[in-house]
Amino acid sequence: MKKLLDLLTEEMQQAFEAAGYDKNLGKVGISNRPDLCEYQCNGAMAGAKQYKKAPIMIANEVAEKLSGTTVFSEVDAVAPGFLNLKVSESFLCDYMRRMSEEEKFGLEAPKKPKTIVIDYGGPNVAKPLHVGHLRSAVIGESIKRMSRYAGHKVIGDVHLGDWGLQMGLIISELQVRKPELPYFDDSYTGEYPVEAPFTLSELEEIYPTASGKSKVDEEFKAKALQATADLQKGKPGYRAIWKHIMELSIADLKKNYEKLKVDFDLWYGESDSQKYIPDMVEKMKKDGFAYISNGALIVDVATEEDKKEIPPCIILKSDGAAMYDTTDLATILQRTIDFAPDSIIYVVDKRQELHFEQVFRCARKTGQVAENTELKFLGFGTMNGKDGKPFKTRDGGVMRLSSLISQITDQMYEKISGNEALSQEEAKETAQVVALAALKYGDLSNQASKDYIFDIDKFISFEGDTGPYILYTIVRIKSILNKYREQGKEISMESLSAAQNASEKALVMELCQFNSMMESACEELAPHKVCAYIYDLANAFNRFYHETKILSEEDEAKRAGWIALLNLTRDILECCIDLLGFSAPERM
RNA sequence: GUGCGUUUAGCUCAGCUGGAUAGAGCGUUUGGCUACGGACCAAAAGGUCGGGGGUUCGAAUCCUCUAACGCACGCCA
Repeated sequence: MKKLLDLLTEEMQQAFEAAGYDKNLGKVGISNRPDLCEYQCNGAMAGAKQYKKAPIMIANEVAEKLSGTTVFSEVDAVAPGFLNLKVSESFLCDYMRRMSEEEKFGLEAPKKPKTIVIDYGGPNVAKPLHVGHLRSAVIGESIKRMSRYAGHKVIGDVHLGDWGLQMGLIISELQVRKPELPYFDDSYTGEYPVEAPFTLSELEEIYPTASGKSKVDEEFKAKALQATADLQKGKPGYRAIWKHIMELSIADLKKNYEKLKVDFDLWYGESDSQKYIPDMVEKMKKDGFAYISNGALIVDVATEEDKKEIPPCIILKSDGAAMYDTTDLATILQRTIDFAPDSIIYVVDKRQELHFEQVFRCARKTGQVAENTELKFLGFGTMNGKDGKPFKTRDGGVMRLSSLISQITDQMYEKISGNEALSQEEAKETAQVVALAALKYGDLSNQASKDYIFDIDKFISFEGDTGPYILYTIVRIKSILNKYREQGKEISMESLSAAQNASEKALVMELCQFNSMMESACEELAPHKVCAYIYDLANAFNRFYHETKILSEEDEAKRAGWIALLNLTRDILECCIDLLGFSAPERM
């Protein structure tokens, strides 16, 4: 259905036209002076020059044409030429009713649904998830849900880091520790063991050790590079080790992402694009795009308009191994073949922007992607500690995501266990739900592209612009609705009625903005707009709630109307938090 | 060095694509509790929107210069 602002604008445009002015001047916006009006139109001032007339005169003429309107309850022309508007309660109520009947509260489906691949998560196998993986998962998941809600076909791909040097490092370190294993015996021809020769926790220790060693030990690094190349060429023993690593890691990753309510449609990785690489490289050479420079095979992607120097894409290193440029290109090709997407969105640390700029250019230049496929880089900023520097543990190490989550959950449990109505078990479950909301809301309420300060105490607070505050508001509404049902009454949306006081009207206006907010949030891939909206909505509700005795209202129709209003508010809040990737408990 | 980003209240952040007196939260001060859940509500104090110049009826928002900070810049990912 049409957005409320568009309907108001249409009404205003007719008035401009009737008064003999350009109808495009009749754009209505939300008031920035709520003390004066609810909506405003500034077209009279914009038109003053064009018509060589004082803006207030134009405004007066337009206001006059609106004298019989049923849309506005008040139209004031004010110096120097503002048109101050109030919308009529009955018009607003009618809009709200229709909205409550529509499937997505009046959000229109796209004219042409798109197929969108979202690349997010990006964990490396053999490495535990750490806080650096949080934003990609949280933001990506939300954007996936929003885009799907908006009516597109969306495919979320975790895009594992499972093919680069880190695999070679692990293999080499393993060889140092357990050289007797059959994987390292080139003459071995039997079946490799089914059981992995290491546990997950060993694996998680092997990688950092090897990584550290490679920085000081040239010889070891050379071995790791060689192992990487051998793995990529398909050496059987190494492939067998790689399979062990994959099985252990993926099972663990799935468990961890599940805790975060992050769910991928595809568990593809860099290795899955491998089969496309040889032909892709050949074609790049044959078409004359790829050539040897300093021993490496590269494709130039710089153009004459560039202000800065753009380095070329390195397709194959001097030793013949693939780089992340290569796998990312092959992955684009793979996605093009598999899904023919209209759009591929990368939710990745913004420090990788140049890399993706190169890859996108190269993909276009060498034809790995259809011309009408949009390649979009959605870079997010760094999570910093209270000191403004990248978030670290107390001893300066990288914090594991699982420790971060359990830390927040524990703190939340401390708070919640004070509520005696909850059993210990319910308190524990509730703490998990609320902690996740605190964490995700704390992240998503900031603009994705900016760095932000990760402040646990702020995020888990029940006051202010936080996840728990939103949940608390929802729980409170649920509690009232339950009591109403306990009185043997049914909730009927038919009962929705025109607002009778200022705080109720403010709440209704906030509700009616849902579709327009959601449309722009989805278009701009901006979860923080959804956060800002539900915070405003929760505030509007709490103000209304505070000055309205709902259940003790004696007028049956009034009470039923308010209950319906609460029900709609609850539905919209829950819809929004679901798109953000968390949920509300029944009690807290 | 080059390019990109950031700079708004003591702190953390918004600011709907140019509108009136720049908004929230936290913190500070004050008022309101027999709870339809007070984990709330109401109010006060707090700003030369980094700085200069320009565009126009009108700029936090657009252009330009400048400063500070952050990030990236060919064989790791």
